[in-house]
Amino acid sequence: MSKASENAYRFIRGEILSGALEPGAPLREEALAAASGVSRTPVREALHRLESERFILRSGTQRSFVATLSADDIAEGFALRTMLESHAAERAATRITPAELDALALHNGAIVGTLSGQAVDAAAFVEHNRAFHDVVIAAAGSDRLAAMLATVVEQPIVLRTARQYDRDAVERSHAEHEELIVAFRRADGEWAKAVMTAHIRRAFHTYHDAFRRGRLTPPASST
Amino acid sequence: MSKASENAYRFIRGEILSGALEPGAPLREEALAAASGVSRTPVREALHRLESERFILRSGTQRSFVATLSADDIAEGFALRTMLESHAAERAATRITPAELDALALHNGAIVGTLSGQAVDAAAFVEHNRAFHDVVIAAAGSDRLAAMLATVVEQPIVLRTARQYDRDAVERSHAEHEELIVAFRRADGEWAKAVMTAHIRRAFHTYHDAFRRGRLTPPASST
DNA sequence: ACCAAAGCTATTGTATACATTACGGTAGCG
DNA sequence: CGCTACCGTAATGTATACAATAGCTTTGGT
Repeated sequence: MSKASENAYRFIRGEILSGALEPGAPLREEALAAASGVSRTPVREALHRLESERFILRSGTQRSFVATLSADDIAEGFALRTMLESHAAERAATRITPAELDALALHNGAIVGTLSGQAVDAAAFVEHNRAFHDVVIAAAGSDRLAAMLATVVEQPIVLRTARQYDRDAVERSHAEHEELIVAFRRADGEWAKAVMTAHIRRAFHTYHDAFRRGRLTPPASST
Repeated sequence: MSKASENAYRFIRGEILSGALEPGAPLREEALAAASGVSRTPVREALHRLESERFILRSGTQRSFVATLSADDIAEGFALRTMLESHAAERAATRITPAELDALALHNGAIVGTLSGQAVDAAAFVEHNRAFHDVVIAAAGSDRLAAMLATVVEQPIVLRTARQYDRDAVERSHAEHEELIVAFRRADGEWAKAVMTAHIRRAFHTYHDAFRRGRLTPPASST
C-alpha cells in the first residue's frame, strides 16, 4: 500500500492493538488524520481496511468505533482460525519449499531463545510465533485463504493471551511447531492438519484459562 | 453504504458478473468514474471493496484488473466455501428461529416453481437459491463468518455454473435443501453440517462436469 | 417541568485540483 | 541492430474545499 495510507493504517491499528484506543471508543477521521500526520483521504482508506479486518465497527450512520468482542465472538474467531489454518497446514504440507522449511526451523529456534529461566520475552515470542505461522500460510499458496486468516489472527485478545504465556506454554508451543515441521518434511497433509488443529485449540484454552484466572481484561461486554 | 459509492460498486460489480468486463481487463478509475456517473473518490472505495471480495486484482504498482481464476483457485474457493458454509449450517442448527425456518421452506418451494417441463428458469433459480443460503448464513449468527462467505460465493464462475443446471440438478438441489431443513428442525448440527458439505461438493462437481463438457467459458488461464 | 421542533454544530460523503509514480516510446550509444 | 537511458504521457495517490447529513442543544409551547 502507498505511503500515507499505510502509515495511517499502521498508526490506527497500533493504537487499537496497544489498547490506547479502547473497545467502543469512537474514531473521528479528522482527529486520526491529525494524529497520524496525513489527510482524511488515506485515513478513510485505512478505516475501511480495518473495518474489513474487523478491528472497527460502523454504526448505522457510518460512524466508526473500535470493535468490541463478545465471548462468543472470540470462541467463533478461534473456531474459524482452527478450520482455516488447519486447512492451510494441509495444503502447505505438499507445497512447502526447502527454503520455507529452513525458515520455519529458524523461527522456531528463535522461540527457544526467548526463554531465560522462568521468564519469557513475550514481545519476542509473539513476533517469532507470528513469523512462523506466516510462513505456513504463505506455503499454503492461497491468497484468498491468507486474506481470510488475516481477519482472524492478530486480534487484540490473541496478543494479550500470548503475552501471558509462561515457560511451559512456550515450550509446548515450540514442540508442536517442531512436530509440524516433521509432518511437512514427510509431506503428510493429514498429520500437519491434525497438529495445527491441536495447536490452535490448545491456544484457545490457554486464553480461556488465563481469562478465568482474571489475568486478562475481559472482552468488552455488549450490555 | 452511501449513495455514490454504492452506485459505483454495483455498477462495476455488475459489469464484471455480466462478463462485459472480461477477466484480465484493466480498470481505469477515471473511466469507471465517468461510466458510473460519480467522481473518482467513490470509485476508489468501490475498487478497494471489490478487491477485498476478490473480484479484482491489483498489480504491484496498484493498477486494477478484473480477476482471473485458475483451476486451482476455483477448487480452493469451493474447498473454503465447503468448510465455512458447513460450519454455518452447524451453528444455524441450534440458533435458527421459526421465522427463519419458514423463510427457508418458502425459498425452497419457490425453487420448484422455476421448473417447467425440462426447462429451468435459471435466473429465478439462482435468485431463490441465493436467498435460501443467505438465510442459513444469517441464522448462523456470525458476522465474521458471513463476511468471509461473501468473498467465496457469488463469483462469476459460480453463477455461470448455476445457469447450466438442468432439471435433474435443480431437483437434487431442492431435495438437499429439504433435508437441511429437517436437520434444522431437529436441531441436529452434525447432520446439517454433513448435508451442507455434500450439497456444496456436489455443486463443485457439477461445475467440473459442465466445464469438461465445454459448455462454460474456461477460467481465464494466466498464460 | 417536560416534550417537541428547529436550527446549529460536528462529522462524514463527494468532487476536484495537485503531487507522485509508473509505463511507453524514442533517441542515442555501444 | 539491439539495448539502455531518458523524457513525455497517463495513471494512481493525496490534500483540500465543499456538500450533505446526523446529532445535540436550545427554545418555545403546552
